[in-house]
Amino acid sequence: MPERTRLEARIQRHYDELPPAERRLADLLLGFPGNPASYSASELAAMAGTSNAAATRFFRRLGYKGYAEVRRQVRDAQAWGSPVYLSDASAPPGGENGVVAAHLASETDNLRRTLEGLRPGQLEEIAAALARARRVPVVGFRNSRMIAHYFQRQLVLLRPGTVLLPAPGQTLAEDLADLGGEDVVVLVAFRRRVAAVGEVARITRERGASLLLVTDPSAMRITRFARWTLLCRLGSGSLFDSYASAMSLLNLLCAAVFRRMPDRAARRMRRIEALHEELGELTLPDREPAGADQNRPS
Amino acid sequence: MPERTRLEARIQRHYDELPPAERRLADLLLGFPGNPASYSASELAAMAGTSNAAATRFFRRLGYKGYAEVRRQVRDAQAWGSPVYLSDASAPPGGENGVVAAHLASETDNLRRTLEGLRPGQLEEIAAALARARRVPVVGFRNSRMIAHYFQRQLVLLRPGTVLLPAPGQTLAEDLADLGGEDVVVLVAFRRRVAAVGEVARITRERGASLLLVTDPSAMRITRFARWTLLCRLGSGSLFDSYASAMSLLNLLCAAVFRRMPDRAARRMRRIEALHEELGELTLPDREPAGADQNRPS
DNA sequence: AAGCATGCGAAAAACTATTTTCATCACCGC
DNA sequence: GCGGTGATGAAAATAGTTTTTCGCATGCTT
Repeated sequence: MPERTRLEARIQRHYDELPPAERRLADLLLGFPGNPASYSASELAAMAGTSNAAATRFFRRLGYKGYAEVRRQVRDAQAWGSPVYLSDASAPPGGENGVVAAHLASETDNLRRTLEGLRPGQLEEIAAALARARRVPVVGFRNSRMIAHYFQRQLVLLRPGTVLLPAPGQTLAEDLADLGGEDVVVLVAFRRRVAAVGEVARITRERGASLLLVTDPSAMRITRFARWTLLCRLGSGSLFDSYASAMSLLNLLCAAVFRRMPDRAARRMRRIEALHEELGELTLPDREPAGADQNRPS
Repeated sequence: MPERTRLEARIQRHYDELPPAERRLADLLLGFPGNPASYSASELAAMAGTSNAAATRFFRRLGYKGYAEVRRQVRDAQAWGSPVYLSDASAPPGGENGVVAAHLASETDNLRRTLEGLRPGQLEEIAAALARARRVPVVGFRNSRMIAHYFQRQLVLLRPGTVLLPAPGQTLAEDLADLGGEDVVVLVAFRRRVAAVGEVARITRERGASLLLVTDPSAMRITRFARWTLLCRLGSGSLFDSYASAMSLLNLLCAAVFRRMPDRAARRMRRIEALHEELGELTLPDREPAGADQNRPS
């Protein structure tokens, strides 16, 4: 609840008493696409077709001490998202409620930024490659393994030939040995990466397979090896990273893959469903970590 | 083609050659909450704990002519990103943009409803119980197992005595046999539940342990057995459920548990960290599905 | 140890942005 | 017409930011 931008409220309150030049500034700001705080007062004035002197008068009239104050307010209001807020001693207003609200704001911000960071068409391009590929190994270590696991489980519903690596108790070598140009490797590599991550990336490249890297902005070197990179914002302000945005993004990617091959995928899902019923869902069907059956459907 | 945020890419490309002070700036910017363009170079430098001179050198090294160019690029890049979401006028429903925007809206809604559905004090109450409990088995099947796994991994950083069940390749009986009144069972049970879920709930109650049920609104019967129920909204409008809100909620719960026992937990995390270093993060430390060592830290 | 290379930030210098001043202009009531 | 009122932008004055300079510190090599 980022409490409607105070700037807009002030503009509306004073709108009637504004002279023409300043009213142009008001109109500009009311419908501003993006973040005014990243423009200088003079630039805004120029965009509104007036002089910088008018800008000063305008902001002064709205009750600000100067443009600096406007900028502070605007950026603080919109970055309600995720500064060091929870762990910081800045005493969240209502105790637990404040914590929850801050968390919600931060997560929403993560989500928005993650999804907005997508290049138009990027998801479709990746989805096409995933649909077309011969095999799709999904690799992940530590926390990333869980995300990788989720993705692999959904993907395997849509198409055969995807496995989760490293296979339980195994090392990677065996499984990476016969990668080829028609394969797409999905590497989930969030913060606190192990050395093996770099190796996987390098080997994938060497074998001529395409690499889809799912990571956070702290990834540096390995992005060099990737054909596509999906960046997820994990910042949670709290102790642990939050993988909500990663889950969300991969969910979206799965849906895109489905759209690429609706018939084949739907047939496959029906077959899996039938098998499910045949085996009975009554037993204890979840032994996946035991290993052998990575291809087992949902 | 609005190339991906060029700033982050440049940072990643040069990251290796950066001296410490500039690296702090790099780290700051890579995880930056909000819009760097609305801060001055000096402010960024201060946030990174370095001098403005370092900031100039930093941006210069990345290949910019000066901070002005950085600001221009960043704000232009995000002016391209934002409308994906804001201007549905330009992008009719058909396009990929509409899909992404709809997804974002739906996820945000899930998140909000999930977090707002918390009773005030509920999280704290649960966190207290989790901090106090003798043992905390975390149970999950199928997709829920991944969420359970995430939670168990974070929780085990804070306190000993938590395991993920069913243990790989095992059945549950052995592990549930000696539950007692001082134990808290966390049961993650999202849609498409297996029969075993009900059994676990029943047995937990019979043995006198408390049950924390993490589920979605489709759960009905088993909530009877639960001492606490956390409801996550999974609706995604797409083919698959989205577990983003579940991840988010459990992240919040972990933070709450930490607040209940900050000293013990911090000590434990330090010990784990030390062990980490001692073992070297270089090897391939992620064999968790092999089983034996569910208590292994982060 | 001495020499060299490099990183660092305080402070000066160069530069840019904001605010103030001021001369001009348009409008209004009389 | 005529003084009053208020708006306007060019340009000067001021404030603030960025860049350069420079001396010191650190670590590595010889």
